[in-house]
Amino acid sequence: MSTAPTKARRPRKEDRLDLVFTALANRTRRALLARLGRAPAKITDLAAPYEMSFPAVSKHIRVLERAGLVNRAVDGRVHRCSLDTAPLQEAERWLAFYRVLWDEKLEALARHLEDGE
Amino acid sequence: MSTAPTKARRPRKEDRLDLVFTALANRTRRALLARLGRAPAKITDLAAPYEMSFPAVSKHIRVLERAGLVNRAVDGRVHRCSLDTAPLQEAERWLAFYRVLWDEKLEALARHLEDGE
DNA sequence: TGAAATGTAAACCGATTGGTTTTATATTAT
DNA sequence: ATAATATAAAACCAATCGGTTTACATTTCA
Repeated sequence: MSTAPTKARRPRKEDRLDLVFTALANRTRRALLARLGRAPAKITDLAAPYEMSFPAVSKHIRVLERAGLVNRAVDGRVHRCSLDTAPLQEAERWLAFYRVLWDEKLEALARHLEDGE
Repeated sequence: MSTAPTKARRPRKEDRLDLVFTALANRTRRALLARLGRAPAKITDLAAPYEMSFPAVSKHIRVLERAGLVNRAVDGRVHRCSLDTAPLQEAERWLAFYRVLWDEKLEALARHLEDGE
């Protein structure tokens, strides 16, 4: 064998959560998702409403792509982006699972405090 | 009037979402939340399981605090941290709202494509 | 009166983020 | 062939992140 294998590793669930929450942690990117929720769009159109430079928006889209939230279909010179909600579901499940769990804990605690002690 | 008023501005909803998603975008911080979900804890105990330095964990907790996810009660020299799930609900609502909306859109699109055209 | 415990603050570091401008590269239209 | 279009890539920048170490301030305990 020659040099380093550079195994194309699929990120673990934890890492994907990092990527998804990171992607969501920016207002511009959330707005891009909202825009893509209405319909797929090419990058020029996505960038048009913003005051920031085109490359800036292009980079935001790459962040969304890395998180698996956006797919890109290249057709000639135009790149058409579309939304993928699957990673959102994953994040949503994480949030819902823990939030509910914790809320139950907190309610139990509150009840316990009410009951005399 | 004297100098700059330094209005103590409550962050807009959008900004708070930034803070919450940013706070969630790190595995250590998610683990800290999980730990606090079991019971409130002082910072020493929170930091104990980690290999990283104490100040590092202390900083993570500050990030959680800034996002409103953790409250701190100082009693003498010990700082007792507890979980606040309210900002999580906000993030969860954001996710659920858009994800459902988008999924409906995508389903409608799929149906449309199936119907002949 | 110390010394130990519990934390923050500050200074530093390399990597990443979010932006810029400039340059390069295909692809399409004239 | 040339020009316009759609995009990436690269080089740069200041700010933030995630971590370190060292130093400091308080509070408790012996």
